[in-house]
Amino acid sequence: MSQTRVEQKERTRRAILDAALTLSEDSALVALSLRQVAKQVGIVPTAFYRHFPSIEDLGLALVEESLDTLRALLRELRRAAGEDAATMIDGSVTVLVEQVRQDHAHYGFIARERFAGPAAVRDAIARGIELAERELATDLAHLPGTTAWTERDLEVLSALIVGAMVITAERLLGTSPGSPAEQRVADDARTQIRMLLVGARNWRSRTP
Amino acid sequence: MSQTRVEQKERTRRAILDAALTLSEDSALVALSLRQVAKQVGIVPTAFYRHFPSIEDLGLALVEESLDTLRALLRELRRAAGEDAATMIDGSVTVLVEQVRQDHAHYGFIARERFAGPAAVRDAIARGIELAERELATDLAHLPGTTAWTERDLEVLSALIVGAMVITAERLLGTSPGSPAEQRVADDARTQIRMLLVGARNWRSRTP
DNA sequence: CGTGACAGTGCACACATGTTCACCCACGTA
DNA sequence: TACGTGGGTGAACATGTGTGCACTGTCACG
Repeated sequence: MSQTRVEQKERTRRAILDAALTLSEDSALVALSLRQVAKQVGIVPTAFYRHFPSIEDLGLALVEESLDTLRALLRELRRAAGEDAATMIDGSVTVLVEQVRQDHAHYGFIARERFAGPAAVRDAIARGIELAERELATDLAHLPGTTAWTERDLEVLSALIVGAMVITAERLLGTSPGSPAEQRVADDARTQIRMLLVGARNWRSRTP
Repeated sequence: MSQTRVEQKERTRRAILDAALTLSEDSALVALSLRQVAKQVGIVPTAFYRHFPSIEDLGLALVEESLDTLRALLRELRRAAGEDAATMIDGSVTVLVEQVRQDHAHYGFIARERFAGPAAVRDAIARGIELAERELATDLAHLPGTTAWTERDLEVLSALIVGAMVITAERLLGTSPGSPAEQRVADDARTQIRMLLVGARNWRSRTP
């Protein structure tokens, strides 16, 4: 039990992160005061500094955490992927829906801070999305039927798909988990991806 | 010259709106203080109340204004539209780029407040986007080649296209007007829309 | 057993904020 | 020319904010 001390610190840190997530649920990070968070956690304001230098760093930590979750989602996506593009991307919608459902607060936080947050936070989110696009592009390149594609066209298609995913996630955030509305958004997303795939299959890159 | 009094009031109102737009450029509306705005405009804090009941109402007015601009964009889009879907949507990307370029601050504001803003503001933006989707859907229904389409599929396609437009606008906000980056985003958007159209042309709705 | 590290406390300060109120004084009207 | 409407003023308030400082108690290690 020589871990008790550091365990306790980690527990408070988690409590701070969770409190920030809860409190910023219907507002923005920038409107979050250090004192509110401290009160919610049950510590005195100054104790906050034992864990984070400022609210902005709190936000950054929160984003890193969210992006790890997102990264996990994408790994899960790739693990469940087969050779068939249709079932691969189709199934990934299911994964997305599940992830957003169970980490509602995290994804809500990302959506909110994507443009309204501090510069560091915005950059971190943008990098995460770009990374997803690049990874998808390389995955698409390995699929049959894309051999004649320009590299640029592959990137553009990836951006289109990831963009549709982002918008789907944002739509999901407006629905309550398990509701018919959620189901409808998911179905629509699947239809959209299928439309995209039909377009991709019939696409011929112009020779650059 | 019997208009001077009301003219002056309108001028101050504009100054307040512009100041709010400028000040919230790298932050969020919720982080905007009435006193900051007043100082920027050059009036005393209490004079603010002569024009708006609260900062939230200021934000709402700002969104209405932005949505009017957006509405104008869409009207322009439809005016320039021919029978050919390709040139219609292709050209609309050009219009979008121009609009975002010249009203950078307004669209930045919309992007920021879309999820981070007060509930009333968020709703107003969401309604604007939904309206755009519905209008596009009815326009698409009038185009040749979509006669066999389900109404639902038309809506889903519209949402996909408008979504791509939203994401394109967001990307444009990250580029400086007239830069090569802006050009690249615009080109990519056009490629994306073309891919979407290829998909749409080869799409057959399942009979419901 | 003793001791140092350190998460958490309590107080203090200097500001910034929203909102109120009574007060101007210039403009448009009568 | 006289008057009242109304945009703008300035002081005042209660409250909330970030942050510095000296402190305390307890856990883990030499």
